[in-house]
Amino acid sequence: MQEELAKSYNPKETEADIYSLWEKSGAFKPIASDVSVVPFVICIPPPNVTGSLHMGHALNNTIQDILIRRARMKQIPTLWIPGTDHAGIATQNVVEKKLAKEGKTRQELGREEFEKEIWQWVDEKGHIIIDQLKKMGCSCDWSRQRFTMDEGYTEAVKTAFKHYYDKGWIYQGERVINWCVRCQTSLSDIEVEYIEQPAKLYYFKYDNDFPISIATTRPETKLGDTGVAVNPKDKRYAEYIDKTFTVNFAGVKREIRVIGDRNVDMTFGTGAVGVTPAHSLVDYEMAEKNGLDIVKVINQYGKMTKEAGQYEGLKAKEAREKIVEWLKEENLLEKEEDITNNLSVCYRCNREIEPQPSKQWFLKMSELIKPALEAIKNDEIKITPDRWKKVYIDWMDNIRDWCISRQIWWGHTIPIEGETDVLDTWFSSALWPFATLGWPAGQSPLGGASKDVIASQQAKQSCDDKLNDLSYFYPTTILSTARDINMLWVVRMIFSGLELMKEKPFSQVYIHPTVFNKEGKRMSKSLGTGVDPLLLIDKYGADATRFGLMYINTGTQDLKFDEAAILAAQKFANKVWNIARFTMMQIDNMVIASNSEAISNNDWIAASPSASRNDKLAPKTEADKQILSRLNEVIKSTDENLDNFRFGQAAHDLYDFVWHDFADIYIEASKNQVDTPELKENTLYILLYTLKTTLKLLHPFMPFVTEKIWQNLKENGLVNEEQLITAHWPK
RNA sequence: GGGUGGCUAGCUCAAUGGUAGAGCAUCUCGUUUACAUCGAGGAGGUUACAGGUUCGAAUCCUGUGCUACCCACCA
Repeated sequence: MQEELAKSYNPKETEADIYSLWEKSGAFKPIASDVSVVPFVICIPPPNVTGSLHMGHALNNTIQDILIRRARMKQIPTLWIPGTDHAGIATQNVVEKKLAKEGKTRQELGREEFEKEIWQWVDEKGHIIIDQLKKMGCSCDWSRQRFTMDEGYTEAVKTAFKHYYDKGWIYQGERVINWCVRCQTSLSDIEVEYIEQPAKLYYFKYDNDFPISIATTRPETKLGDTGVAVNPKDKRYAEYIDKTFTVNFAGVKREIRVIGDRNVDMTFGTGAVGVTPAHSLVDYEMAEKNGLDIVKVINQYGKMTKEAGQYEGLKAKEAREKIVEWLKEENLLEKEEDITNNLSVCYRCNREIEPQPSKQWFLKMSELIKPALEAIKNDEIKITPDRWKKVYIDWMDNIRDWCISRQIWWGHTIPIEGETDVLDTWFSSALWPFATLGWPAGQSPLGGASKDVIASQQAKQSCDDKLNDLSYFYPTTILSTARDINMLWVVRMIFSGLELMKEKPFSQVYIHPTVFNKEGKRMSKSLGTGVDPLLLIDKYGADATRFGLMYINTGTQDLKFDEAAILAAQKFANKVWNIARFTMMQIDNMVIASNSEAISNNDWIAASPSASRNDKLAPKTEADKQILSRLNEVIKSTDENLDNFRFGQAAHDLYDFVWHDFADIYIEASKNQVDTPELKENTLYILLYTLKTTLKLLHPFMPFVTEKIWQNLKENGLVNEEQLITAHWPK
């Protein structure tokens, strides 16, 4: 006798139970029944350990879970490796904020205590994001979960560093770098962001005897000028090039040489640039070329140095005001102009960057980037959508050496004697696709043996100890990521993999759309423009959240998030539920009505459609023919769409098929057919077959409701396969 | 300054050079026991603009406008 299905689908009563059913059954672990089969592998982009789930995560992890679940149902050995990133500056900032609330600073605690404090924080809060991924339904192999600062990973980082060092690609140098005054650390070029904002452009001369006027938004830095650059073609200034003047600017005496530089824009300002080698990356390069002195007038705390004379000790902005006052008093200020300026800020704390000369570690890029560039150019690593290929190539063509040292306390300490600096977080993230699989230990045939790959007896005999994660699962299959970390992360994984593994880390990069809010603005917690996916899951269910996101994910265009899509998906989940309910009620009626032993056993109906059962699938009416033909079409289109990352199209096709072809047309027709004795059995069979196939196709998108229905079918003897998550994908 | 997208129904978005569609919203009708989280039907469009190619253009080409983002950082 059948258990009655509730009238509508209730996600809250379902999701946790279904998830633990999967976990307990070991369904998330790869099954390598035949190790000659190429596995399907995705490394999760590791969320920051401090993180909590946002819409970008929700979108990207739904995408990955769909690909993973489909591959698993195709019976391919499938692995999704999860983990978190220690996220150097971000995590340090979070814990510092927490300390600040307690009235403490990290300096008071000291480095060792502070690190302990962070580890404690990671232990307490690090699982939050992982739990949230589970709520989404992500079918990661949690037994392989990694952290970019766990023991093995630290080994990987050291090995990589040593490798580069031995190659002579790591060097230390005094350079002008991007310095965050708040975080008290250097940043790489791509960790600097720019904010457009109104600024004042001041036109003035250093003193009355200097022949050229300059223009600047930062008069306080002009205390450190040692040159003035003009365009060599500029007739106004040609006569001064290579001449040196002694100026007395706001009480500070300097030698200023006029230099010619083609990059100077003759139309901007006065066409002459005061060169401040110590506090501008561009000026530093000009100074190096021309042998100008480097004078540091602002220190690492953003305050004026002794070199700033009477302004010593003032904050840069205070000094700016005083200098403008002085210029006015001396009648040197010619003009103030309102302009829009790009202010450079730290990507972690949004505070103004203060370029500084500083001793840092760099990784030489010229050799490393070559094979990576080749791999992108010849499509060995394919990028989808392909318009990003050009962006990658342009960036790689113009790459600069990577500043890999950071002056923070949370991270991998640079392995060299006496070093207190740590490595850029992205140095360790760059190793993710192979470090997670056991590198460097996995390089030895016996090391890192993968104990929990569920291997068949036969496979065990044939490959035995040689089976290890690194050799079997590397290279991975697809990397799915947001576009804002293309350069920070993806390119660096590519050159790291090609150098250290001698093989690309993945064959496909899928760059998913960015989720904006309905106004087209970036979703941001601090701006209050975000939508919390956990609230959506709470309100509509995980399946609805997933399906709704995919329904509006056209694959190429950024999407403006509309909650209506999630609502529609919730109704859709309920529709699927009720299709199942209808089908089961019909079968139940038949069983009750029938005396046939075969039918009451349900044997005939439980079997998977196979050659021997094809007679049951013989379409007898126009409606029968139509639904089976449409079903075959949607099987085909779902596969094609997913092969090409067309998640939105796949969702639309499934939605239309289920709602209109299956429910509106076939189920309505079936109501008459089951009342016709000679059609009854056949109709029920087609109903059940269509339902089972539909559940399989929908499972990657809506894993919970489909599995729940499957379990109900199983209890009633209507399916053979234990779990939908591992059932055979339809062909 | 260089680059990449986008502009289609009230809103969010689809559409392989061949009758412009969906969801939500709206209107009419329906107490059909799978689902009212439903069903049947309607209305809603000079596809940003201007040219061009074509038998035929939302789609291809040229240009313009608006908009978003990326790279460079301009002092």
